[in-house]
Order: sequence, then C-alpha cells, then structure tokens
Amino acid sequence: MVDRADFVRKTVAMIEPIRRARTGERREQILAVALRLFGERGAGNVTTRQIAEAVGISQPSLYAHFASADAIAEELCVRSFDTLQARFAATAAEYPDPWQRVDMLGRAYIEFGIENPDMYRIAFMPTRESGPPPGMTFDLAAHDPGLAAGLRAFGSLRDTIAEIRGRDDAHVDVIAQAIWALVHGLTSLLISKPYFPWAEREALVEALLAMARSYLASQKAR
Amino acid sequence: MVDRADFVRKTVAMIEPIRRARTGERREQILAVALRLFGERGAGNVTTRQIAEAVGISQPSLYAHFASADAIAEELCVRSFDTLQARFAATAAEYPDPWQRVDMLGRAYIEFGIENPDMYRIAFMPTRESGPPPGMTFDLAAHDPGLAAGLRAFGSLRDTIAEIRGRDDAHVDVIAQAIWALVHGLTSLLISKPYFPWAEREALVEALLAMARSYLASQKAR
DNA sequence: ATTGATAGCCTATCATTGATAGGTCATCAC
DNA sequence: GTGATGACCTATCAATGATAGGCTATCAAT
Repeated sequence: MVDRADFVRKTVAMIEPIRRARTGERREQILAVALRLFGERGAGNVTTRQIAEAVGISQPSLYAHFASADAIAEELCVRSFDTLQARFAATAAEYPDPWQRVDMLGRAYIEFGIENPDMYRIAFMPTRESGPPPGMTFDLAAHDPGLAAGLRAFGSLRDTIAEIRGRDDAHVDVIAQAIWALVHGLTSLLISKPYFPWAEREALVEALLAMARSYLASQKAR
Repeated sequence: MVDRADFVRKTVAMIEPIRRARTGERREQILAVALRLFGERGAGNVTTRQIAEAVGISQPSLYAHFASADAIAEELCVRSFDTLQARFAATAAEYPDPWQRVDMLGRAYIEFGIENPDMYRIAFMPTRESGPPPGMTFDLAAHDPGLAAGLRAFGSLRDTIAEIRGRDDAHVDVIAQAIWALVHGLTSLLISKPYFPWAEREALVEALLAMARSYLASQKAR
C-alpha cells in the first residue's frame, strides 16, 4: 500500500520536471491537505504518511516545515479559533444589548464547535492534560496554543458579562467561566456522543442559555 | 530499558519456582496494575509493555486476558462508573427533596469526574467519536460500554427532574440532558485545563447549579 | 556567468507501539 | 496416569512518529 503510493510518487517525479515549492508555499499546502484529511477521516485517524502522500512529498519532508505531527494540528487549530474570534467580534458588534449578546455568543460558540469538531476536540478535549510543567504557571498560552486561541475568543464573553454585572464585580469571572463551561458542555457532548438519543438540539441550546439568563436575571434583582 | 526489565523478569523467573496465576486472578491483577499506572502517568501514557512489566508477565500474555489494550481501559471505566451509579443511588436516598437532590447529584457528578479524571476522560472525552457504524443506531450501549455505564448513572438525574416537572412533561429529557451538559462542561474543562486560572471551584459549581435551579424555578412559575 | 548559502527534498533507518503465531508446560478433573 | 484447558513464553509483524545525512534547485551577491 505504502510502497505503491511511494512508487507512484517516484514515477511522477521521474516524468515531471522537478519543481520545488517556494518558501511557505509547501507549508500552506500541507496545512490545506491536512485539514481536508482531518475532515474526511477524523483528526485522530490521519497519519503523517497519509498527509505526505496526499501532498506528493516524502513523509520525512514534513519535518522540514513542522516540528512534529502535533504541530500541524496545532496550527490548524489556532487558525480555526481565530475564525471563532472573528465570529465573536462580528456577533458582539451586531448585538448592542448585552443580554441578547450573551445569548448569541453562546449560540455562535456551540455552532462553531459542531461545525469544526476536529479543531474543537484538539483545543478543548485533549487526550493528555495540557499545560506547563509544574512550577511554571505563567505563560500558559505558549504551552497550549489551542487554549490561547480559544481564550482570545472567550474574552468577548467575559466583556459582555462585565457589561451586565458592572466591571468591578468580582463575580464576573465566575459567571463568565460558568457560562463557558455550560456551552462547552453541550458542544463537547454533541461532538463526542453523536449517536446518543439527544433531544432536539435547538431545545437543548435554548434550555441551557435560558439557565444562564435566569441566573443573571435573579442576580440582578438582588 | 525494555531489555533490562525483560532481563529482570526472566532472571526472577529462573530463581523463583514457576507459579501461574489461577483463572481470573491474573486478570484482576492486570486491572489493578493498570489502574495504578493510569493514575500515575495518565491513561494515555501507559503502554501494554509497562503494564506487563509491572505485573511480571510478558507483553503478549496480556492478550490472553483482554482482547485489546483498549479493552483493559474499557473495563476499568465501566467499573469506575458503576461506583458513580452507587454514589448517585446513595445521594438520591439521602435527599428526598428533589430540588436539593438535583443539586447534590450535580455535585456528586463533578466530584466523581475530578477524582477519576482518567476514567472520565475515557468515557466522555474520547479521541475518536464513538458509536455504532452507520445504519446501526440500536444497541448503542454494546458499542460504547463507557457511555452505557455513565448513562445508568444519568438515569437518577432524569428521574429527579421528572419528579419536579411531572412524569408526562415532554420537556423532562431536554432539561435532564441540559443539566448533564452543564455539569459535564465544568467537569471536563477542569480536567482538561487544570492550569487555567479558574475562579474558586466551589463558586463555579454553585453558579452552575444555581443556573439550573433558577431555570427550573422559572419554569415552575409558569 | 560563477559562486556560495539557503532551504526543500530524498533515502535509509530508528525506536516504540499494539498485535499475532505457534509452541511449552503447569494445573486440574477424571 | 492421562488428557484437556489455558496461562505463559519467544519470535516476529506492521504501522507510526521521528532523526541522520546527503543531494540539489533556487536565488542573491559578486
């Protein structure tokens, strides 16, 4: 199987004139191919050899462009979450009412996760626990780019909660993190258990966001 | 490294009289060792050779007791969730008031996840999406024992919601699943992002459960 | 045009991993 | 005893991520 693919690649290389990709060009090509394969077979079922074959280069050549196999997934993940951030920014701009905005941010988040299950999985459902080695609690982002990208998006939610609760409220972080947990919970379950007999998705989303709303409302009344 | 461990095992085997474990005995021993190693290094960082070495047998011998490496983790996972079910049953018996019971079930769930991060990860944060092959939507449990075990526990929550909302309320499933998503969200995030600057855990738990409570209360008032 | 450096690519090869094949032998029921 | 069972072993696979070391297309500076 691999030998045959390798044979094809070599044969093509003999017939076609040798053309090398320009700096950065091949790198983008690898990312594009990897993204496609991730979508087709799931991120966990794609090997470096499959990527290399699809690109048309040898497997070790990948390492000239990326430090490791994970680095490829990581970069795709960061880029993917940058689009979430953009979506959040657009949503925030569209809904001046912070109450409505929280709702729409939550929906955008869940939607993003469902549309990009592989990227979401890499960022927030890692196999191994991520994070810096013990004793290094600073610079978390450098050790978990996926988290860093996700959190830039998370900022929009936190700002909106601050707008509702007042910027000085020490509870803002608690509420923002709780709402994050809430939307993450549904998103990750829908991704990891697609065959579960779920209730209608819209009803679930609405119920969860209603929980957040009624909590915020009850807190406001105090 | 492996050679040395192998040498030690062989030497011991030469000195000690050959003693074979009785049927079922070795199997339990393997599970116990695997559980310990999972806790020490994380479930994803334990290899079959490490387990075999710790048990004192050769790596292929594991396959006389388990069909695959995953099967070991799977069995531990099922057993682990059976303890959650027991905990749920005890909690349900202790709190006759369904409102209070929902609260305590949620707390028990989160606690369980934090105390058994590896088992929780295996059951609800799989690397690949679980489920039956396309076209086979029945008998989900047989294809995902971890989920099956978890859902037996989930039943307690659903029953409690039914007690609050009335058994005929079609919304019971939506609410129960939403609350499940809610507690799962916090649990999985605390497990996968332990280094994140979380707010105080108790405040987060309380905020999330308060969200569920105020939603249930607002629904009741209608 | 020549040259030197950069970088893209290759072949060969590792170590590690989960898993299988086939044989040996302790144990136990009869 | 004796045969069946099954626990165990050695040898060996194929697949995977990764590294070592060499070749050469490309391009800027001379």
